[in-house]
Amino acid sequence: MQSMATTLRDIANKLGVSHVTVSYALRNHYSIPERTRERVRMAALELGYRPNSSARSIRSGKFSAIGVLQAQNLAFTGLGIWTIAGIQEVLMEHDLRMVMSPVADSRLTDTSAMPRLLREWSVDGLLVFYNENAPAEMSRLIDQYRLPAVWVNTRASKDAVYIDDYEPFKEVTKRLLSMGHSRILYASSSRAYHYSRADRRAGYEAAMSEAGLLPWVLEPEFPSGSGLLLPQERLARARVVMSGPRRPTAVVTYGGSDDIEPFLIAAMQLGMKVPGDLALVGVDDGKLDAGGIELATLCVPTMDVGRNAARMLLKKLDDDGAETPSVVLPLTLFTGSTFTPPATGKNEFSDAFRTVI
Amino acid sequence: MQSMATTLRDIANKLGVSHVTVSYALRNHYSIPERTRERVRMAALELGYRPNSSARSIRSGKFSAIGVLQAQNLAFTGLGIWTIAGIQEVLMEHDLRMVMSPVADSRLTDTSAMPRLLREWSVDGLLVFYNENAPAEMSRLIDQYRLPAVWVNTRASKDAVYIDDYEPFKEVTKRLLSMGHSRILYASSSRAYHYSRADRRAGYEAAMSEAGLLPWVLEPEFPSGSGLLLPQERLARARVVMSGPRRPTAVVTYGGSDDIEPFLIAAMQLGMKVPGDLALVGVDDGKLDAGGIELATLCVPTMDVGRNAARMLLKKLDDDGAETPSVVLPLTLFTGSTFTPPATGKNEFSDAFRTVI
DNA sequence: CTCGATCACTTAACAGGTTAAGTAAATTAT
DNA sequence: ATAATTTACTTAACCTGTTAAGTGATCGAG
Repeated sequence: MQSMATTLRDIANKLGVSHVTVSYALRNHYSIPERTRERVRMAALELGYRPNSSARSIRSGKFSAIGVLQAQNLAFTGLGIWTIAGIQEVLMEHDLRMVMSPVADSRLTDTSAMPRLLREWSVDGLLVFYNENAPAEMSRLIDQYRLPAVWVNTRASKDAVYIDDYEPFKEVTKRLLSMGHSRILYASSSRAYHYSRADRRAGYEAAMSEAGLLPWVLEPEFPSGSGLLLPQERLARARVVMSGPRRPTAVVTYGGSDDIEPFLIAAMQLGMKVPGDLALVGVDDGKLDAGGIELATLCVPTMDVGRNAARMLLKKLDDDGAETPSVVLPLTLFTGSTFTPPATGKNEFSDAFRTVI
Repeated sequence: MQSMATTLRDIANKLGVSHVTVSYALRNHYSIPERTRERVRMAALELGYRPNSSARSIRSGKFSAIGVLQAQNLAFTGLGIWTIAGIQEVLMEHDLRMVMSPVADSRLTDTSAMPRLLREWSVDGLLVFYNENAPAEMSRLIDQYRLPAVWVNTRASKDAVYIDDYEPFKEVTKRLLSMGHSRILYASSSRAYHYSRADRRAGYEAAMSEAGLLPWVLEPEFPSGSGLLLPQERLARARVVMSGPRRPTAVVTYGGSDDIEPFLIAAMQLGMKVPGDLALVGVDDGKLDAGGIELATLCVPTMDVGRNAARMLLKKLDDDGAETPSVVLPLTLFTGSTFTPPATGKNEFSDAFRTVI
């Protein structure tokens, strides 16, 4: 198959010229007259010639490719396909290929498989998706092979692009407070192994504390349990909370539909109107909506993360791999229809309490 | 950067041997004694040597890479990231790299950009994600450059992996009918440019017709309008249907949450109980759930699509690009909690009608 | 009519690896 | 003790495309 691929020499033989002439002709070198160029082009087309980029790379010393290294399936990273799209957009502008790591379903905690990949990938630089806080070993490996790398969605003061979760969560909680809410619940049901889990909660808690309120947090226990609630468990949990005498007037969740919708459904099942009787805020890479009800959303600019990471890497490649200050992107609030004041105009004084299920 | 990359010669010079010795040593050739191998390995590690796969490719005539060509952003294909995961799984087993096309946000109807990609990519074969029915021009281009290719999610009798939508939709509708439903609504709100749009509806309609019932279809008009309903429009539409005197007892939708949840919300807002008063069936690559209510789902085996496509391509590469019969995968039904008989035990005779909003 | 320039090429060398063929020294067989 | 073999390498050639440095033929200028 590949052994019968057409080369410059094949075209040259067919036309009775040297392969160098063909090379120059295809690149419109001034020394080749238009007549010849045309003959060469025709022959190339006829023979289905594809230039061998390996041969090119070998001289230029560049691969014209960057690698995307996933530490786990992208569906679990909270960024995913739109980040890839952002990367692709930038790479397209610069005529670079994207090589993806062959990581499939499972979390690749086993860095022992990495060395081979890093060694044999033939890319000019790396974009590394890594969710944990301390990629020390990974970092060491990358350094060892002298590959310029940018961390995507990973906290680091240098060479990283990530999201600020703390401030937006603090801010949105403050805004709910200033609207008159006091019984604001923070809930999570996800297994996300990501620093955002701590930061989002901390942002919420800071706003509550500053307002003199006790935070009210619903979070599956980590890491003893599976860290993952089943759909029915999520709904049951929400129903318990929503049917109590002092139910929340607002719910802010760590995640998207999975986290926030149980509260919507529970509220409706209990005869509440949403929007109206309950404020809801979730997180997603787009505008959350539950069956047409547009939920207030802290939007993650996933595509921008990709774009920024790709641009940062290209800059590093130009600058011979010099360190770059990290880029931190904010979440932006889409108010939807569920960013509402508490139903009762009365702002009851803090009776929030803290629960962990 | 790249120009200072360590080569076999660098290692050879350092050790005072020829680069060939180093080459053999690193590949544990029998003629190199263990002592030397070890010295070479140490030096390689120390110098951060990475073998240049371009140089390898150039001799072997293989790139050890396959290309994934997206005609549009994967988020729009109805397959997406899990299909990629399936592909990665298989490629990892065979030690192949995956090169992705630099297609970002917009639909690439413009095939004029393709030739360059196809020519200069340096992959051994292609997996082509293409949603439309007639990839004639694309096909011609791929043929021209003699690249073995497998079509993903595209109908073709040869060299394709795709989903059978018609039969599962017919079957699920039949099952609803046999449970006593007669007012079964088929609804779509999506812009999906995909053959599945026609097939799913056709499967539904066939079952209805065979039962002597008029199909009842709610579908945004194509292609005159934007082909996309806003969230509020979806809910409003569902509310209109659900508040009519002869509301459906079951709703089957083309898509996932966006399509099906408006009916759940509308029903609840109108005081109906779900599950119980309304059967709901949607489509997704996993089990649909709306806030903890597990919706009946026709599950798309997206990861299997990826796995099958990758395996098919590998087989083609082995067989010198010979044609392979297509693989058709079925949707499987997860009944969840909304695959229920009509609330009234009474099976009213067909009064279904047909509407297009 | 000759000299220099221009044209349209060709030859040579190179990049980093793989593979085949060759070689000197050490070891074993007879 | 000498021939045959094994060991541990080296040299040469090759893969495909790029680039620099020729080269012979044609052309225009003086």
